[in-house]
Amino acid sequence: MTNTPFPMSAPESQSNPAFEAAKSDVQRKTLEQRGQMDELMRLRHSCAHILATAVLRIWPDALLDIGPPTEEGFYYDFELSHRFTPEDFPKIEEEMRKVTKENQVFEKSIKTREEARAYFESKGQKFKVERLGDIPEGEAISFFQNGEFVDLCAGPHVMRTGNVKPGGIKLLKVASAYFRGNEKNPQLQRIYGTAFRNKEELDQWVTLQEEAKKRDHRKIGAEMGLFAFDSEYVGPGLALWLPKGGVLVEELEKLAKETEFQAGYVRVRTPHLAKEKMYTTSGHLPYYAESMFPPMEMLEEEERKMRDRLQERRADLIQLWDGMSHATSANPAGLTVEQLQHDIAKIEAEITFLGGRYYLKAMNCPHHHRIFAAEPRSYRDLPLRMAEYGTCYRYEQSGELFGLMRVRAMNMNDAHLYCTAEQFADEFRAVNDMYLKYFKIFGLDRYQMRFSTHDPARLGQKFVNEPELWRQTEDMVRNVLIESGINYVEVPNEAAFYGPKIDVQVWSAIGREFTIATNQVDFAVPKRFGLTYRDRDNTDKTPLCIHRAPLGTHERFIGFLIEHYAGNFPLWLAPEQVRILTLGDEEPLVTYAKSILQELRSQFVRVEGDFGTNPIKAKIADAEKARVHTMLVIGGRDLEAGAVSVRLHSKGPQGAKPRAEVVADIVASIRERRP
RNA sequence: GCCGGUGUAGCUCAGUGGCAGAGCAGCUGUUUCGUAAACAGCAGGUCGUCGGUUCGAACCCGACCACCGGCUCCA
Repeated sequence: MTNTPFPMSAPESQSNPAFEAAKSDVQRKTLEQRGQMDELMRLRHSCAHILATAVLRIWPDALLDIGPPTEEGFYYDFELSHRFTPEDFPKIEEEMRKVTKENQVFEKSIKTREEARAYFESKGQKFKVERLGDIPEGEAISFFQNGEFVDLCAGPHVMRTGNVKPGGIKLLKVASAYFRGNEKNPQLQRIYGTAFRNKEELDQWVTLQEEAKKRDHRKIGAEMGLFAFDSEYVGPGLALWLPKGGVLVEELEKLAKETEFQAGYVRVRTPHLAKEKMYTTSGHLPYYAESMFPPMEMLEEEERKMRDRLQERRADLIQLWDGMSHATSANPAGLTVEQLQHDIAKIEAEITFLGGRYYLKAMNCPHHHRIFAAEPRSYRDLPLRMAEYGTCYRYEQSGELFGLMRVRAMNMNDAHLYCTAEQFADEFRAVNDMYLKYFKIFGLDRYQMRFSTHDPARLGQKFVNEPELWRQTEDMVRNVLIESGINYVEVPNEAAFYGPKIDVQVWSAIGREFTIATNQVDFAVPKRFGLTYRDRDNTDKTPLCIHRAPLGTHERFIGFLIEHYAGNFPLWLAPEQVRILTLGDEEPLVTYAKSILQELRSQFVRVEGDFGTNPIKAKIADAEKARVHTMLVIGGRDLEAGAVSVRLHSKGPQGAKPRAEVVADIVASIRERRP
């Protein structure tokens, strides 16, 4: 590999507020960073204190955790035997308004660590005592007090509680959150609220939220008949694509197949399950087993007992082996290392012979690796770009399921690019260009790439011990990102164990953030499968593998698109592209309308006709509700002129145009995938 | 998985211990019309499931299931 010089300085990450907020609990902001909190954030931060003040007045034994501002507003976490419900909100809000009217000063003070600890211990505020430990030695321990309420807090705040306008505050919901976000810690009750400078701005925001709710993909999906869930017969998290949603799936797949064909990909097809050995070899078992559906057991009773005995024996031998890894002498059982290895291999062969366990695949890579292994490979075959719309199954925890965005069966726009180290940068750049192409087609301007890198201190533990490959691939990835001017942040220590990765985050129109695509470098798993190609020098080498899924999964991507477009898809994607509406059902009008329908359909336009007796107003209302992209209204005037009257969904009538012109325009718009 | 909430017709919802309801959608008629809803009739439900309390349960209690809001995890 040629060692091109790379910029040494870390790129300036273009920060995103949502992302920063999400990290805030993990990475402490410096005092300086906090000082830069803007006016609205300061206001919300103070509101969190006012909320805690009010809660303590009503429930004096509430234990406090933290109360930061967020992009949406603020929250405060409490531990309390009373369960908060929305019915408590008016009472709490009333008390908060009182606090603002008391116009208390937010007073800052500095305490020593011992004073602070003594103070919170005297109050029994155990979470606060723990939080004290987060503050690095040498950093000032500051407190803010308003009225009777004292909190460990770096600030900053507004000057007085009176700066918060009572009409600008609203409590939103009560939820739960683990202390420090760790599920092993106690669960606290979190009260979410929001605050604005005044009532008008708050009302505006509330209206916006109501609008956003209408864009929820679950709601629009049901309205438009795109998909359904049947948790009773099919199962939770298993989406059924209805005919209209099936159109979206087909169109996306067509787009991806065309794009990938032009980029030199080949397509493969693999089964939805594989034997246990696949996942012990790939390394996904046992670490990933919790996310996989439980295995299908194919053994008879007796065989299963035998397999269990063999597995026990194997575990014992492996334990012996581990115990003697540093010793040259024989173990207590009197076996040498060679004997042990031999015995283990023999048992594994017997277990494999028994077979018996199949797993639904949670990822496509192992199958693709076996396709790579199915034929001898030469360096001349590389790069080999193997694509598949593979269906994967992941047993997501029940609480994680969320409409189409989080499901248990998913179709991935997957591909694995096998290449040499020399080819890596070009391949990676091409993948990157593909992302940008898609962003353009879908008019995505709000996105961010998360570039996850390794921590050199944890090589051999969390990350495979290939320091040179890590360095090279990370440098190349970083370089491509900088060159392309893409909006990205670098996240240290979050790479996969087998290589650095990029996740593409997007924000749907209603502000939900999703990881839609992923792009991972893998220089470990091909080795585990013993994949090699014959190089120029006649030696066998292990290929690098790039795992990429620019459209992520159909499920999540379409869920995202529904919210992105609010169901108003561009013509090429629209499930029903054109509907022809006649004024009445009389001849020769209907014959004329049918001939237009036939012409469009012969050009593969998804067109329907509404030739019944309903009044035209009613037909239009139906079509608008169904979000039909283009309506062609046909009356006597159009028939005489050989014209059609065009109406576009949510854009209204566009006037009468010659039939041939309209047909040609529709066909061209679809072919060009106009936005 | 954890915490909290919810579950009544295809959809949106009313019904808080005494006969299961409305609007929209659907079906059948009538209506023949120029850009967001013509009229009438009909049909539609084991009130999430199972158990308990009660003379009597959609309603009260319990368990389970599913969904919703979060946490954790993630494409």
